[in-house]
Amino acid sequence: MAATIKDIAKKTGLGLATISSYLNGGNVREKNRVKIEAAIKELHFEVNEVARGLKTNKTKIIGIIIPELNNIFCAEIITEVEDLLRSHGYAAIVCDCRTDGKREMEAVEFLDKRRVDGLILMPSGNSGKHLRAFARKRKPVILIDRKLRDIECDSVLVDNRGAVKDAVLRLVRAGHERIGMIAGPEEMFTAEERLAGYNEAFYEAGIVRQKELVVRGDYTIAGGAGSFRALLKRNPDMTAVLVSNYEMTMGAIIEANEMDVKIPERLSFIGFDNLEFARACVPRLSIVTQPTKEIGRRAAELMLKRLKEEPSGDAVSVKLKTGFVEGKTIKKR
Amino acid sequence: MAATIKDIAKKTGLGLATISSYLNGGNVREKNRVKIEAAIKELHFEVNEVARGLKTNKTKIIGIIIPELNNIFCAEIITEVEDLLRSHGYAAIVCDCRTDGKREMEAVEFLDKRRVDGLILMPSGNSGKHLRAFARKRKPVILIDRKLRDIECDSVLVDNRGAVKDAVLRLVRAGHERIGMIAGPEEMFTAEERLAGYNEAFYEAGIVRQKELVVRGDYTIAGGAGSFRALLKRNPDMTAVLVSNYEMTMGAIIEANEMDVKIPERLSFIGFDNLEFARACVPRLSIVTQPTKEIGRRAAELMLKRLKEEPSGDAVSVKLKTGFVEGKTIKKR
DNA sequence: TTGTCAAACCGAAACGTTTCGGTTTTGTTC
DNA sequence: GAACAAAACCGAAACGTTTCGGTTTGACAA
Repeated sequence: MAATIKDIAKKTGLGLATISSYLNGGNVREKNRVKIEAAIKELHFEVNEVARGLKTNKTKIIGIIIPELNNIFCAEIITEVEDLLRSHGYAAIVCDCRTDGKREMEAVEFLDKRRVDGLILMPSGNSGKHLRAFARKRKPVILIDRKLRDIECDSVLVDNRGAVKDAVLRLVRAGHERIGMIAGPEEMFTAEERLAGYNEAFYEAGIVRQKELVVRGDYTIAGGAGSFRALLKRNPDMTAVLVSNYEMTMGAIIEANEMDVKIPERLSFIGFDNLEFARACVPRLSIVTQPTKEIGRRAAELMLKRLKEEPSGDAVSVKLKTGFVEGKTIKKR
Repeated sequence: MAATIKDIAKKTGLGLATISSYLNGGNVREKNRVKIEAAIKELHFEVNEVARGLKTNKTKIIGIIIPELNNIFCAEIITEVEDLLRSHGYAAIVCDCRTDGKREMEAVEFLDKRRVDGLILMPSGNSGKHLRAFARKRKPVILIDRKLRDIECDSVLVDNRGAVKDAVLRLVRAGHERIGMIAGPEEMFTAEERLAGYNEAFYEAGIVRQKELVVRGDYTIAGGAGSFRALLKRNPDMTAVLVSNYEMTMGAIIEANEMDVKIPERLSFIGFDNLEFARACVPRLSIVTQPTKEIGRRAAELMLKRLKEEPSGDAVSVKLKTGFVEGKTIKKR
């Protein structure tokens, strides 16, 4: 049905190799160029990237695996990655694995069979066993936001520990001591880092840390709401709280509204991530922000760099700074 | 490097066709099955989907083109689509075209060259010229959320007109007459539908419609904020407002906070789309909701159906009902 | 044991490119 | 216009599958 390079060759009277050369930016005599272009237009020819992929052993497709597409943090990153990749001729196959290790493993296999040229991955778990087979082919793997225990690969991370430490110290400086934290799931890289930041802040401020001030949520809206309620019930004397991702921030705000907990009069509050949401709250939320665009850009750039160079030995790790946007939810006491 | 079907054939002493048959679910003698499976495991064989795609002329890849990945409405739909497609063995290449007609055109070409088996598209403009070449190959194209003027294809839509009409009538029943609307961009299918619903409601209620009560935003947060301010300035006597998408709803709320406009005391308010956001506001927003999951599911199902049947003549159009979630932002007067 | 028939098996050819090694053409210099 | 180098051109082979049409095998009945 669709025209092939052979049809173009026949139509123009030129050889296969010449057409191929033209298509790949090689030099061709002016009159032949004209002929080829005319034939291409007439026959509606378009390179078959599948055939090309088979021959060159390069699909120009990058696999992207994320825990939840339906999550602004991820979506913002992916948007940037996809844009950059495509502007360099790479397609992105996106696999949402619902924060599920098994699905993630399947996604890796799925993409491997399709012979993607590289993998960008925001892992759900913290083991990298499922990446072994892929990495063995010396194709680039780039981790976003989280590190993996048992495999060495490039990564683009954020200074979560420093971010939370800084945020907690702000609360301390505002006179708070009973500062609660809604942390993320155990074993999760970013969650542990953020919790470590919280602990470091206490240490640095010389305040004795109390275990009951930390509760673990599951990074969901419902989880944030539940954790908020539990935390407040367990610590009626708590004066400030830090919530460690966007979904839980939203959940906590919803719950605070429902429980009629006045922020910041009754409770100072620091949330995470979504600037727009923070601005839409009354009063405006103080939040820790992450440079999503930059994460995406750096990941894509790193991938493109890896794709053009020889597979090399050692892994690169980029670590980006977070931001803090002052709202009106921290009250001096 | 990687093992091929030939290696398996050699290792097992069987023929190419037998291995291929096995891989595609054909029957094979028990002892051969065992041999093949052993060889596959030993050589780490995995089907090369690229080669398969070339031979079968089917890539098992679906192209998805959307105006903004970084937009919950889109992201929720895509999540569902991707999930369903992948569970049927189809990969999804996602192209975000930033609500830009030119980028959209390029994306179609890009995907066409890659020989995707079908296209799911939420169009930015309302012409379908750029789809002609693709559709001519009798490959399925499914439109989401918006229709196209000059091309006939399957679509999954939402009853936007009815949704807005219903919402406005709620305000009327609560005693409002000076009801403003922040509509979407001109020429945009959903925007026009929603505006039509607004007009219909006035007609049905027998209220004379006043032009200055409608202002057009651009479906962004900033646009929502600006439009809200402009609308309120132009109509100091307005008692209720309907904002016609999520981003603008958020923008309007931000602006209302900034301007210290009390909702619903000073102004009744109906927003759009994001239920979680609505719940996080004080007081809870009343909103029109769209069945994103179902949109995604229906689109994917329709695609899968089209992929397995013979290309047929007439287009199917699914139209889904919206919802309304009561909050506390409509005040009786 | 032989005959029969379906099930299982087989290899060559094809899908649409790129690439290799070699041939022809072109333009330049004397 | 002969000699030469460089540029342009050429077709066959290969990438890893599936499929076609034909051959072999095995189970069972006679």
